[in-house]
Amino acid sequence: MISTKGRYALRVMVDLAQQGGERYVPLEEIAQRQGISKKYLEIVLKTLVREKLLKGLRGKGGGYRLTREPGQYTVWEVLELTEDSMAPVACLRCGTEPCVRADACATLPMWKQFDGIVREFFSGITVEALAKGDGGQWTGIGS
Amino acid sequence: MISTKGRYALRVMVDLAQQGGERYVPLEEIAQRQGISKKYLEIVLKTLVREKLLKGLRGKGGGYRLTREPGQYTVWEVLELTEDSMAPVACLRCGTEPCVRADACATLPMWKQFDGIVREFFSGITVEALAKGDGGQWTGIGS
DNA sequence: TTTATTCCTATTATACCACAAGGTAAGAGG
DNA sequence: CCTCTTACCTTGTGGTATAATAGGAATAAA
Repeated sequence: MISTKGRYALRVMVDLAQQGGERYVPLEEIAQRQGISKKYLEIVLKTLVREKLLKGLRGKGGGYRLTREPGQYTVWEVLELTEDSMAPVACLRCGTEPCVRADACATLPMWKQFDGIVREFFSGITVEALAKGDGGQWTGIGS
Repeated sequence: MISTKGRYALRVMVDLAQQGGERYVPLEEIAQRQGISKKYLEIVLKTLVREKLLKGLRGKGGGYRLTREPGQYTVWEVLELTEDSMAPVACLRCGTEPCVRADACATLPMWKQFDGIVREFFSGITVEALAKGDGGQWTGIGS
């Protein structure tokens, strides 16, 4: 299950996309508009800044803004950076030493295929599409 | 992410399918073959018995066996019963009161579509297919 | 009646989730 | 220079889920 971290991150990205993208939007404003705890959002946004998806500016008139055009962010990218792991099963997490029964495992090919489908799905949706209300229009791999 | 509960359950189902399905297979044997803690498997199997996916028989010569043909179980069914929730996000869990910002939520349609894809994927694979090594042969919705 | 096995009721250790508190650094305006 | 505003940093906290373990009771076959 996708945790609030990834979901909140996505909502913030969409929020910022809808705000136009020129000005720096303070956290306070985002938190209020989205109805999310300000203190918790802080943690989420820290990650997005570290990963260069957002630019943060301190001081009066500061806040956060996108570093690219909304169409240049895929949902997959946002989720992968904020979620601890997007792997469907523990043995596919990157950094895990390969399972000793990998060869004999009857379920591993299924998990691998599933992993690919998830990646394809979320890679096919951009923040811009969500901001414009085009979420849920994915028509399949190769479309 | 799918927890060990669902994964172990699936591996047990496949194991039993591969054993033929006539005799009662003791937990000890399954646990050893699969390399999973016996005591923990017990908990997992309790669910499968309660949900009638397996039949348990106590006493000497007892153990577990499938209640149907392996081709009659879908992976989705097994995962849904053993995993707490297969919903990708909290607001889609069954039993959750609808989110107040559901109408305004830019991401909800995407989550709903994803949920459907996951369901289709795992519903299209049977325990029999996994047991025969046909996991990972899913060719898309409508195939 | 003995033995093998499932079934039942706890308890534990660990980790993660969602969030809160309080302070520090940096940038803008007076 | 002073102050205000804002992002950034460190730490703590209650709750819940995970992945087990422990010890026994019920049941069925030999």
